[in-house]
Parts: sequence; structure tokens; C-alpha cells
Amino acid sequence: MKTKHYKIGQLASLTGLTVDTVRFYENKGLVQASQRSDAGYRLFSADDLARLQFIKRAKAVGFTLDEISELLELRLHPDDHTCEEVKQVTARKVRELDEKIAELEKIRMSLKTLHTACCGGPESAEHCSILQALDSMEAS
Amino acid sequence: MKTKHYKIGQLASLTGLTVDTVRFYENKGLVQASQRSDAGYRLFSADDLARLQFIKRAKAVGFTLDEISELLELRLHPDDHTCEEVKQVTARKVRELDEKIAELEKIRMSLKTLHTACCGGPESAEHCSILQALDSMEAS
DNA sequence: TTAAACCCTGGAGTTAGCTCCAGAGTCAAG
DNA sequence: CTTGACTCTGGAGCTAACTCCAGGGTTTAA
Repeated sequence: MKTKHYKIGQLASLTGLTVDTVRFYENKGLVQASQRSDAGYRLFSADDLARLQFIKRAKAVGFTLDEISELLELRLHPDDHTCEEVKQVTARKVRELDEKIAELEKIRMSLKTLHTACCGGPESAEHCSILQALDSMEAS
Repeated sequence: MKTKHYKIGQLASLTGLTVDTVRFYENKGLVQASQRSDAGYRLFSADDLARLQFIKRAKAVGFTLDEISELLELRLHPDDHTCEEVKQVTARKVRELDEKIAELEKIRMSLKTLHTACCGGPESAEHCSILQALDSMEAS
């Protein structure tokens, strides 16, 4: 009953990461090859594969690698933690996203205002309202 | 009729930038002290001040320093350029912002779904739906 | 006159998340 | 047996926009 092992390249193509990225994650402590071959090659288990897939999905929903470390700890020892703890992590992240979106929307509004005020015609930009606005705006 | 000059520290407090930042901008070619004193101190003119304020405002509406270089070129030689050219820069930027906002909102939605599915109670996270979802989601 | 506050240069360090490289060893197919 | 694909380590480089530092010189106010 020898378990299946993956070399780093196989793991990379299974997860869609590059080998460099996998090694980088190992370096950051996000994942650890469960064994090494005689020649020193990393050998990953199915668990390691699942872990990397977890990382990939967490990244896709906007977590940073540091936050993913936190989630991995919760995932690895779920009975030492409560649902509440896990939920706090996502709550924080949703709040952050809300703030970032609001900020970008504010910027977008300002820019759109500048943009629609400009005639956009083929004449010289000497009296271009965008440049004028940027010259006389209130500094934020 | 000697014109007013600002040393870098004065300029910094007038614009709300740090002296390091002003020097950094000079290095990047965004601004140039119009003169140097005998001791080699940078001396900035009112035009330089206006230019820095322009930079600050453009940054506030989301332009990168490279894009600001482009805008400064347009501003400095407005009659060599058309309104259309200027408007293209803002149009591009609004599009970029739209994309970034859409992306963040997609992420926010996914995360919010995970978040609301979790009971958040004080029980063990062993069956936490957030962790389960991250374990079984489609990789994006 | 002396101490604080200012200014100079050049270069290194920061954050996040990779990406690439050299130089060397290993493995698999034909 | 050779060739090409794979793997290893350690470290450098990338982007953006700063930020900080050492080790000097200058100005100004008391």
C-alpha cells in the first residue's frame, strides 16, 4: 500500500502553478513536501496536492498569502478552532473589499467627471478642461 | 523683481509631500528644480510648485506616475496636442477602473457567499462550511 | 559661537508575489 | 551511452512608489 507521490513538475501541472511558485510557497511555509527521494527530489502526497488546491482557491477569492497561512492553520486543526473564528477571517476580508471598492468608485467618479467635461475634439489642448481641472482642483 | 523660491522642505510642506518624495519625483523626471543655490540646494519656482500640485491631484484620481508623466507632457505643450489625445488618457483609465472594480466585486460576491453560508457559532470548525467550500470549490 | 534644523548624494530596503538564472545533479527513452 | 527533460540550491531581479540611511555640508536663531 505505497501511496502515490508527485514530483514537483507533476504537482505543478495538476494545480496550474509553476514549479517556481510551488517552491516559493514551500519557502513561505504554506506547503511542505511530505518526503524527499534519495536524490533529494521533493515528493508530494495527495494531501499536499489538496493543500495547494486550497491555496489556489483561496487566492482566487482574494486572500493574501498571509491570510491563507491563517486559513491553512484553521483547516489543519479545525477542532481546535470555532466556526466563529473562521467567519471572522472572511468578515474582515469582505470589509476590506468593500472599502477598496468604495475607494475605487470614488476615484472613478472624479475621473468620469473630468472625462465627460472634455469636448474631446481635434482642437488644441490649450483650453482642455481636463488639464484645467487638474490645475485648479482641490488637493485631496 | 526677483521671483520667489522654495527650498525643498518648504515645497514639501506646501504640497504635503515629503522631501524624499520630491527628490524621488525629480529622479523620475516628473519635476526639475529650476535652479540650485550656491551650496547646491534645490530652488523651486512657483511653476514647480504648481507642477507638483498637479501631480498630487492626478495621483488622487488614480493615475500612475508613468501616466502622470504623459499628462505633464500634454500640460506643458498643450498646443502640440489635441483634446482628443487628452481625453483618450482618461478614457483608458476609466476603463481600467471599471475592470478592476468588476473584478473586486466578483471576488466580493464569492466571498460573501462563503461567509453567509457559515453558521459562525462557537462550535468546532470541523464542519465549517467556509473551509469545506474552499476544499471543494472549482479552481478558477 | 554653537546647536538645531536644514540640505546634499548615492544607494539600500520595503511590500507582495512571484520569476528567472547559473551551475550542478538525476532520470528516462531510444 | 547519450541526449534531453527534469530537479536541486541560493540568490538576484521584477513592479510601484516610495522610505530610510550614512556621512557629509549649510543656515539660522539664540
